[in-house]
Amino acid sequence: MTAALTKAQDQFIAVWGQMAGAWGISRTMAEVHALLFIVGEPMCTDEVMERLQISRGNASMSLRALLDWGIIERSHKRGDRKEYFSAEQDVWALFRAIVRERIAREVDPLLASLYEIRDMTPADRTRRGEAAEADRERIEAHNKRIDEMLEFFRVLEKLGHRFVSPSGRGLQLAAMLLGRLPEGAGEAR
Amino acid sequence: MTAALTKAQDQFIAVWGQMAGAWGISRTMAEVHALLFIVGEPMCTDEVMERLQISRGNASMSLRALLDWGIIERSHKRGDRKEYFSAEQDVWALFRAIVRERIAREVDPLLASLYEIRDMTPADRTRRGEAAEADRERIEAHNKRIDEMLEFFRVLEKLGHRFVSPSGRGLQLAAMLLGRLPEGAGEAR
DNA sequence: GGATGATTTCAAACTATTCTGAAACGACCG
DNA sequence: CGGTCGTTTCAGAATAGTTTGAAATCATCC
Repeated sequence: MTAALTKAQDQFIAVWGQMAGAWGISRTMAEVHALLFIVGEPMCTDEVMERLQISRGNASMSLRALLDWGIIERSHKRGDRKEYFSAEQDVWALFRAIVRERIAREVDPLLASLYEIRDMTPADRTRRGEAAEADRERIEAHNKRIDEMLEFFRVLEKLGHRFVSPSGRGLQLAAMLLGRLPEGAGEAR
Repeated sequence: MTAALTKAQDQFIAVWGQMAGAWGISRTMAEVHALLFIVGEPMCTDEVMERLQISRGNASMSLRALLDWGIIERSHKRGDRKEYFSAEQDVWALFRAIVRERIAREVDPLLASLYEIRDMTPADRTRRGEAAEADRERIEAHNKRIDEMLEFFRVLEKLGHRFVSPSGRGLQLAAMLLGRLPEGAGEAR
């Protein structure tokens, strides 16, 4: 193992750790993932502990969480009782897994809550008078805001599902498409 | 103000606060934004403090941070020295601002770091022997991983910029497009 | 310029999250 | 089975992040 390679790996692990917040996972979890990804071959718990200088408990929990996210997998070596872990090496597959999880953990519950909130303020068409009129306007404005938010997240969810979908090439395709579109395309409206 | 409306607003604020982690901001900051968004008209610091039961310092810092993110703006009322704040009401514009900031704060620095890391491991073509050969292979595999990561984030950045771009309709357009594409499209490859 | 009122700052208090390490558990072997 | 090796759990410790509140600063008015 060359020194330069080790240094580059450490750097990568540090950088990936910084990004932890962005994917909504803890720093260590991100570092463990970074390590498995950049090393590219299966490692056991002890090797991970050793390299990242973390406790056994922490390593175990982080590995477990990464398994739950579906971005690392278990494997075994013949004649060795230890479990080995390795990271998904296809970057697009990795991010598909992340998107899948984040939709399930964040977007879906948010959508459910927004629908509930929308149902809390039905437009009351029976009351009369100026005060009632003012209330009604406020409620309608409120409902419009909630509806627009709902619409946005519905689109986001749809987009996400497509990206994640079996064929799994949706957004990859879209990205390529967009990448080639001239800057002003779609302007006409 | 009807009771149902107030309850719906509070619920929205709570839900939005939960999402704070997802956008990479603090809970209170998200709540302040939610309040301004859902109320839909300018509020002053004291009104925000009162409604969310937070301290003056906290309100001030959160409002400032939201200004930095470009998702709320200052305004004034005639004959009133206080500053008032109001949230962007266009949901797509809101998320464009969020994407713009997150690219600048997260993706751009990450790309810079990845380029640096890439340069740490030039393939050494001078050394001879079996050991040198093994090192070279390892380094090449490593470089391939970094390159793929780089490529992914370059695409992501490009996509983000398009979404954020002046016309600002890029991803909105893409989403509509994708929304209409039949499930299996793009399969051939 | 001084008084008034609004805003910002920041050290200390508080809260939430993450990590550790040792004990409990589980699986495999002979 | 009992022993050994490996994994998981979880209460408490450590750390990181957030909030407060009061003092400092800034802006405006008279």
